[in-house]
Formats: sequence, C-alpha cells, structure tokens
Amino acid sequence: MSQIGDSLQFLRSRGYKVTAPRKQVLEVLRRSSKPLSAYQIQKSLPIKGKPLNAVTIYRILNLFCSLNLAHRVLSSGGFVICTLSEGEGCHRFVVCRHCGSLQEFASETLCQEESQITQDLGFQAEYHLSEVSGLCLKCRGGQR
Amino acid sequence: MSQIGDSLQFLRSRGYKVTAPRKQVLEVLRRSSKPLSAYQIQKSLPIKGKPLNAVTIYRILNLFCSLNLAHRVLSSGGFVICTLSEGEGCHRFVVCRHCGSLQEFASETLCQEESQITQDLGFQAEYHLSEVSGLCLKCRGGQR
DNA sequence: GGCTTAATGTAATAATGTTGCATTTAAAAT
DNA sequence: ATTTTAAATGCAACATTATTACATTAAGCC
Repeated sequence: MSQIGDSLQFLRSRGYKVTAPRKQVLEVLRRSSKPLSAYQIQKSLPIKGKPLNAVTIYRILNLFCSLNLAHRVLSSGGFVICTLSEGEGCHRFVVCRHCGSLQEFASETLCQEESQITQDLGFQAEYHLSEVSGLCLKCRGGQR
Repeated sequence: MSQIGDSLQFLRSRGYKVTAPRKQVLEVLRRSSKPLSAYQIQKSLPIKGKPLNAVTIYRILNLFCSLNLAHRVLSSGGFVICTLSEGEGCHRFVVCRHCGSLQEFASETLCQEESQITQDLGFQAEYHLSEVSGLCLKCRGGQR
C-alpha cells in the first residue's frame, strides 16, 4: 500500500523529523517513472500556497540519498526513488534513451567482477556505480 | 612517444582542423591523472596571451568525447583523456575516492552480464557506463 | 597569397548547486 | 495544553556549470 508511510516511518526511526516538505518530495518522486531534477520537483509540487524553496529540496534530496531512500542518476542528473529493499548490493540503473523510463537493479555478480578487475589495477573497490542505456520494450515498438 | 601527435592525426583524418586551442586542451588533459572540469582546464592553460574561452573549451570537449578521444566522468563531472585503443567495448573507470586518481578499463564480460540482466528487465542495452569508486594503492598506504 | 568554411570569440543567459543566517515548527518535556 | 529546543525550512546572495546566437578569425584548400 502506502510505501510512503514506510519511508516516513524509516525517517522517524532514524531520528529525522517527518515534515510536510519531505512528504511532498517523496510523493512527487514516487509518482515519477523518470529521474527528476530538483527544479522539476519544485514545479511538480502542489500549487497550494508557496512552492518549496529549491534549497530545501536539495537538502531533502541529499538526506534521502544518504539514507538510500532515493538515488541520483548521473547520466541524466536527476533523482529517483529507490525501489529496492534494504538488502545490500550497489544500486544500478537501466535507462531508456528514448522515453527516459528507468529501472533499478542490483547484481552481486557484477560487483564481484568489477572488484576483481579493479583490484588488478591496484584499487580496492568500495562502491559500484553503473547506468546502462538502451531501449525499453515500448520504445522498441514491441518488435525486435 | 607523442601520443598527442596521434590524436591530431586522427582529428585531421576525420576532417576536423588541427587548431591551437585543440592542441592545448589535449595537452592539459594528457598531463592530468585526474578528471578536469572545463573551467579547470581553462585555468591550467599557458598564461601566454588570453586564456581560451570557456565556450570554446566546451565545444572542444564535446568533439573529443564524440570521437572517444576523451570521456566525461560523471561521478566527478570532469573530463579525462581516453587511454584505451579504438578496440571496442564500453569504457569504464575506477576512481580513488581519496586522491581522485583514475584508471580506465573495459570488460567484455561486464558488458555481456549487464546486457543479460537488463534484457530480463525488458531493455535492449546499447551503452554501458560504470564508475567504480575505491582506494588506490598509494592511498591505502601500501598496507591492507 | 587569397578563398571558403570550420572554428573561435563575445555577450548574454539558463540551469544547477551551495553557504550563512534568520525564522519556523515537529516532537519531546513539562 | 503549553512550553521548550533542536532540527528543519526560508531567504538572499552567490558560485559553478553549461548553452545559444551572432560576429570574427584562421586552417587548410586552391
């Protein structure tokens, strides 16, 4: 049901306050299937009263990202809600280059392979970022 | 030796002119082991005469990236020279989170694995971006 | 050397992101 | 319920990154 409720609960349990701006940002992100920039989020907010301050939105997004409630998608510069469970693994994305829709995934195999390769280059891997670009089913027109 | 010569040759062979600004940007990138932003490149340029215009630098970087002579590193927002041969495969990076040094690599295995996973999500993968973060040998103090 | 077109310079502006300080408010304590 | 207070937000100013339109310059051709 209300996955938003879960997120709010999570915030509270970590000692963060549940505020109207945080709820609003959460709702906007939850409704979007594509990454949104801070300013896009600002425009998407309910027009009742004043819009949220952009600074506030940035701070909320930083908080959400630090808690893994949301992620920043580097290839598009936007933010998305996290759709995976707390279960470990680095969160990765595949994005449709045509419609911009996005799916999140994780893979222990990829992490291990990347760690091995980079270890051979002298690095100790800690975090794995990957964003795959391609075409989604819809944008291939069902064909191919 | 002068790998810069090779890059200039490559530009000429593709019908692009070899100009002073392009040589300068190439040299600055070549000398850096870390990603540089357009404005950092501007500051790094020889102080003889006027500095390069930032717009020009952006245009040169866009050209280099489109030809795979350089790459944009998303996790840091900077640009690096490409160190791999034209041999195919998507170019990936491992970056030291402490000193910022960077190594480029490619892996057919990773591409295949990512394509398989994202295909199961309904996507046809075309481009694979990955940036691994960790600690380089130096920054681990040789230990561990 | 002159010609032609690609490349660069200039100016203005948009988009994104950050900092310091004043004000407000969620939630705990009374 | 009221008070308290630390956390969160608002506000103003500003830094960085990036793009566009149009004028000027120069690389590489004859």
